[in-house]
Amino acid sequence: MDLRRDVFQAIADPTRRAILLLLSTQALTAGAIAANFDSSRPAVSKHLQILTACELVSQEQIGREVYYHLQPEKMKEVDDFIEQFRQHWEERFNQLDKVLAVMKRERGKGKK
Amino acid sequence: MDLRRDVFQAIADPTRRAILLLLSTQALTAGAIAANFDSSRPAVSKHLQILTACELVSQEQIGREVYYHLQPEKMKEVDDFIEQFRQHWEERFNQLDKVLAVMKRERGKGKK
DNA sequence: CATACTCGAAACCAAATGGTTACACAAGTC
DNA sequence: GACTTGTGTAACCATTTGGTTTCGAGTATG
Repeated sequence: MDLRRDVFQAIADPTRRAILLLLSTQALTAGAIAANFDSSRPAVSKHLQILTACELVSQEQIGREVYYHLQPEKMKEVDDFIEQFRQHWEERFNQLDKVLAVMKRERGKGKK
Repeated sequence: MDLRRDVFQAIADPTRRAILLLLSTQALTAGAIAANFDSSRPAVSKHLQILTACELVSQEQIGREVYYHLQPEKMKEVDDFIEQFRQHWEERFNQLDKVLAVMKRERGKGKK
């Protein structure tokens, strides 16, 4: 595995997104996480490796168990990206508002 | 090509993210987009195909040219996902604020 | 009509991805 | 010390991905 530490690549996989959501409420061990999925434990372990590599998740060893913690701050990288588009879709909303306002006026005229 | 219409998959590729940013200011033809990248035109064409399939981009044929338009609303799907984490990182900020506030108080006491 | 241009589609290829089974290793438990 | 348990790692495999070159279809332009 290449261990590409790219957040966008990391969240591209639906299983990894599910893991992140799982960890958003509580830290869990690798085994506990794997129990929530159909795929084998090593498969989940690999996903955790990828998530750890890109720092979306951190490890904490307690005895022989390894707890995985979510690092939500890292998600800001994605947020920064879509932020560049948020204004655009808000603009469109505003344009739609204008159109609706015009339609309303027109309808009002029609009624008269 | 599988034509998977998954927005997360679509923005996983850096070239595709660059294309989306390019189109955020203006609609462009396939050739004009390809001119901005090192890879060949067909490669870019494939990326556009993927972006079109998941509706991040729309096509408009004018004569023999095809203009690609950004559809920023589709990015909301990603926004909805990270929204679930935004509260978490904001929580952490608040906790940090509390810690800093306590430290400030403690320091004030020390001065006395 | 012939020619040039823009572009998508097909065929093909190397590399990356996601999965499995098998194994190794440290930490508790008897 | 022997045994079980929780994990990570290695080796391997099928599929997907991103790229290329080649071809064909449609649209101006002479």
